[in-house]
Amino acid sequence: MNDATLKDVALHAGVSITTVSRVLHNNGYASPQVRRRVEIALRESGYRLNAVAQDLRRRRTITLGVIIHGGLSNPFYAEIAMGAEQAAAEQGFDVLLSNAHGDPQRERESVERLLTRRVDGIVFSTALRSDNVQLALDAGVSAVEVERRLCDDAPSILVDNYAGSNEAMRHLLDLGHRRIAYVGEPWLSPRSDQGARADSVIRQRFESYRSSLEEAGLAFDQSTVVAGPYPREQGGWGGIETGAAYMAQLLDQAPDITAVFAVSDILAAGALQTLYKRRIRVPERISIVGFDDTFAHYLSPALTTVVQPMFDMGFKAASLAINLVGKGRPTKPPVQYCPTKLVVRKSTAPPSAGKKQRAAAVGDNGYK
Amino acid sequence: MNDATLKDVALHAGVSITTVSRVLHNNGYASPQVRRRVEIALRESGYRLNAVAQDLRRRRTITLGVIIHGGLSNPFYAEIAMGAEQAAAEQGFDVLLSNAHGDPQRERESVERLLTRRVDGIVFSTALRSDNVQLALDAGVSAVEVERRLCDDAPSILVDNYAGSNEAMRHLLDLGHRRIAYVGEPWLSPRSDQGARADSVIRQRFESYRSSLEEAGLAFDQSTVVAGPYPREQGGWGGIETGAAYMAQLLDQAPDITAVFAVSDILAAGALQTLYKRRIRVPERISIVGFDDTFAHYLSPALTTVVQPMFDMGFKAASLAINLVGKGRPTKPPVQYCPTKLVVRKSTAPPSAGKKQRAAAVGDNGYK
DNA sequence: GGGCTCTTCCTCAACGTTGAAACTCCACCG
DNA sequence: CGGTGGAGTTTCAACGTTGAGGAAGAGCCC
Repeated sequence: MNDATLKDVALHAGVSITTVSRVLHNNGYASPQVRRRVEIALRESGYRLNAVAQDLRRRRTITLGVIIHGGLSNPFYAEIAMGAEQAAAEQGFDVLLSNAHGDPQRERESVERLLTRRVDGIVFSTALRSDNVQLALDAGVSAVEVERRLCDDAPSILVDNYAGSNEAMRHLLDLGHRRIAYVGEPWLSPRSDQGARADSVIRQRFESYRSSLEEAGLAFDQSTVVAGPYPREQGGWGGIETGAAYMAQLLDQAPDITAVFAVSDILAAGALQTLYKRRIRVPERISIVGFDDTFAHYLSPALTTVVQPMFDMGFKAASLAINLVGKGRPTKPPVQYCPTKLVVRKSTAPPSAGKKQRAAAVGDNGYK
Repeated sequence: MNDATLKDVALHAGVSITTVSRVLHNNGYASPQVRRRVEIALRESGYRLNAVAQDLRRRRTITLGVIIHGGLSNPFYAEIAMGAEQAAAEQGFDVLLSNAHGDPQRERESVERLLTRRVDGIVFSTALRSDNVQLALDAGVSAVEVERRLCDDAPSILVDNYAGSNEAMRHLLDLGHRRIAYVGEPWLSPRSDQGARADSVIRQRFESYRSSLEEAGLAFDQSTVVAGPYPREQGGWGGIETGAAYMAQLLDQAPDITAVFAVSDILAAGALQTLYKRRIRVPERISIVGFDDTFAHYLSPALTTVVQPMFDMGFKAASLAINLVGKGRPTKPPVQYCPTKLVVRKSTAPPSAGKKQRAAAVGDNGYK
């Protein structure tokens, strides 16, 4: 607890506090001799700058708040937070992390705490209520939303779910699939705040599925679609059990499908489990595409999926928030779409590829 | 930017600053009328406490630093951070997050930054060098290590890898397996800082594998063991490709094995991929147990694995750090072992269970 | 040598909060 | 009627840093 202050150092070096400060920050005049004396005194006293005092005086903490949505079951938010931390660190910002636990009320408390700490900006990943974002903006700190657009006054970093789904579907169509099932989530859940995937995000993926079929001149068939609402016994959530149950249902009601488009890796993983249990080979008999690229790489077979650049999104959001510090509320808050990318692995192939699996291994990231 | 201060509120209410402060914190005297007047003034001015000024004055930020090891490829560290955040939040602490990117030098910078911010404590998850921990202790802040014990002067939250591995092995042995392979990582990597699993942690798991065999009266057979050093072409790291390659190697050199104990879920996932490719059924032909329980639940078949209570560990570490704030360097720093738990899912069964898979589904967490 | 510019350093007043100490009422008591 | 004891409130000096403004001294020109 040897908290040497500037005063101590100044006394030690026989100069004034200001001089020490100037030597520290390398601005203003200081003769070589004085500079040396001060530097020695700094070292000897084990001085460490006190950012708290500095922040108070400068009326500016160099700190970014990051509010994550939940982060427990899904690496999604953690990854965004990592990206934000990275961007912040590169710009010399520290990161205050707060978890909203998927609860708007707790999100509000998080915002309040961060404002009390006088952060310069806040990254919402993912915002639960727009007035929480407003609260931050009203307090004069910059705020950026990630993944979901809730508040019209804040810039957003979004994903082009439409293009991403379309790419996945085109991949399957190009391989020759004609009966492609959709494994989704309901987008009008009773509690729209419970899962990050609710509302617009999933809706876009579904719309894209539908229109991709139309583009290819294929009829939309309701029997190839399974998408909540989830039975309570399955946790009422789009978890892996749901994916497994959906796949079983699909095999019953549309046994002629040759491919499945799942709106998340978790659902895809569930589907894979059902297929494994029933000894139906992927991709020889059925191809599967997922969405997110969280753990797709680890599945058997390695899952072809649509990569969401979560890290980049967090990175961009933090960069933007930092850029906007002190600029006031942007008149026309920018909305930035992050590109998705299809990563083809081992779970997709032409239909009925037969015994010799001619894998559609373009840009394969799987094992060799 | 309506930063109303105590002074503004005091002016507004026609009282002194101190009175406002007292009303705010509910200590000291204040007549009902004054109290009401102040409360109204507080509301009308939109006053928000300034934690920076408070921290300076009190010489105590209510903030905990959390340094994570890497967090990118492995949800391990993210989960620890989440646990720490939770504990901190429950005690009214804020969390400053910093990423060491697996680099001791950057870890040091993280510590310096946190100390400059005058955090009250630091959680190392996972510490890379003991002198970084020392640095924190020397500055008078409490420091706790998670997963690895590096610094003798700091308390540690560890995992009983020995017991965990033993439980996994006993599970396989109880099922009747006699030829059990080991898929591991080298514990004396040239750069011991590159993977969190290096050194003691993995060594303990291996020793436990070996002694478990002995306990069961089985001979240790070198041909059933694959464990680095990793070929450079596989990234030089215990990733999924490594697991896949090891499994292929095992099938060659010890084709009679009926079970595999992998020291991480990632390696187990790689093994599963190889088995899937070769159409070898799990668990009918070969059983697999993993370690960590990060994404084991999502694999096909759902992986039986040893749960590491990462969240709890983060939670305990943060609680301990907060408890130790201001207590100085503990004379006998506590070392706490967190219990692991075997979760039996779908990847283990008695050897040659035959066509009807009689799953050893005790306490199954897999899908129904 | 007086005025001028430069360099080099110091003084002082903040930043917003807190707690000890002091001050003002006012009631009550001897 | 002076003194005592609170209750209720204010004053003041910190906490450690910064930046504006000013002062002292040196060198230079006319």
